[in-house]
Amino acid sequence: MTANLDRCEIRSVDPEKVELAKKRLLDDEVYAGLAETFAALADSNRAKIIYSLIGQELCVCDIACVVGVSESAVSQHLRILRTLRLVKQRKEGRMMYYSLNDDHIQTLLGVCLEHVRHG
Amino acid sequence: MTANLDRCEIRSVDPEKVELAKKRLLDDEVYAGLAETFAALADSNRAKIIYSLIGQELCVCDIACVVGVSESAVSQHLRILRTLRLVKQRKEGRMMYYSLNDDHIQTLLGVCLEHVRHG
DNA sequence: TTAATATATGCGTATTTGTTAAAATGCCAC
DNA sequence: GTGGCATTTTAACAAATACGCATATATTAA
Repeated sequence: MTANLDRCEIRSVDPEKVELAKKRLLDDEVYAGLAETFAALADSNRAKIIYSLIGQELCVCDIACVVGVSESAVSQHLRILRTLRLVKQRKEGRMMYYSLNDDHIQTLLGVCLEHVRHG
Repeated sequence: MTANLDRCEIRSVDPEKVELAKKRLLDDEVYAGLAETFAALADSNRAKIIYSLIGQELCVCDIACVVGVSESAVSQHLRILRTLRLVKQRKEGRMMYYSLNDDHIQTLLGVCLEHVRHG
């Protein structure tokens, strides 16, 4: 929307701040990536899945059991989390064990949990 | 889905782990809150808004200018972020200045950014 | 009145989760 | 090996709903 930009340059209250902020901006793909990752966490069941995986690995079947949804649904949730590298998998026989991919995830969940609980 | 639960108790591979994980589970509202908060971050423009607010406060007009969307759209995004206490506002005359509510937000964005960039 | 922001409403689109069924994959008995 | 069973994954489909934005109107302050 170039119209807005034009209008904005006129209307901006503090052009210096605006210029500075614009320079600091990252590539658009980065925000898209951030949004995509946050979106993967923006589901109750997926949040619950991740929470269940803190400190232990679980197979699909047991995750379904803990969270209380069908195995198919769990598998599809896990695919989303896997695609964004939030969880990793380990195959053992016909079982697939899932665990958190790294500490980022636990931190994200922990910080957000803190925010949700106490302002 | 009680049907799944029944089936699950039979099918669970490691009942002890499952029991343990179930006990550790939080109230459902917590996961809903987590999901809601993450959902607020799960939008490119909102992520960009938050990123713009790191280290400085900006008025609605300037945010619109930086991010490149209409002021109305920005205002609506800000309402979402405000509702979830991700940003706070300060009124000065007829201007409304927004800033990050606390360090949680910056941490969330920072950790997620790290994850998006390097695995 | 005008400026700055907020809210209401509507629209078109897109996305979402979950179910069912089928398909891979691996194990085991025989 | 073959057949059968268990575990997980994928595909296709449905319904619902959620989303972001624009337009217009309302609020609040100068």
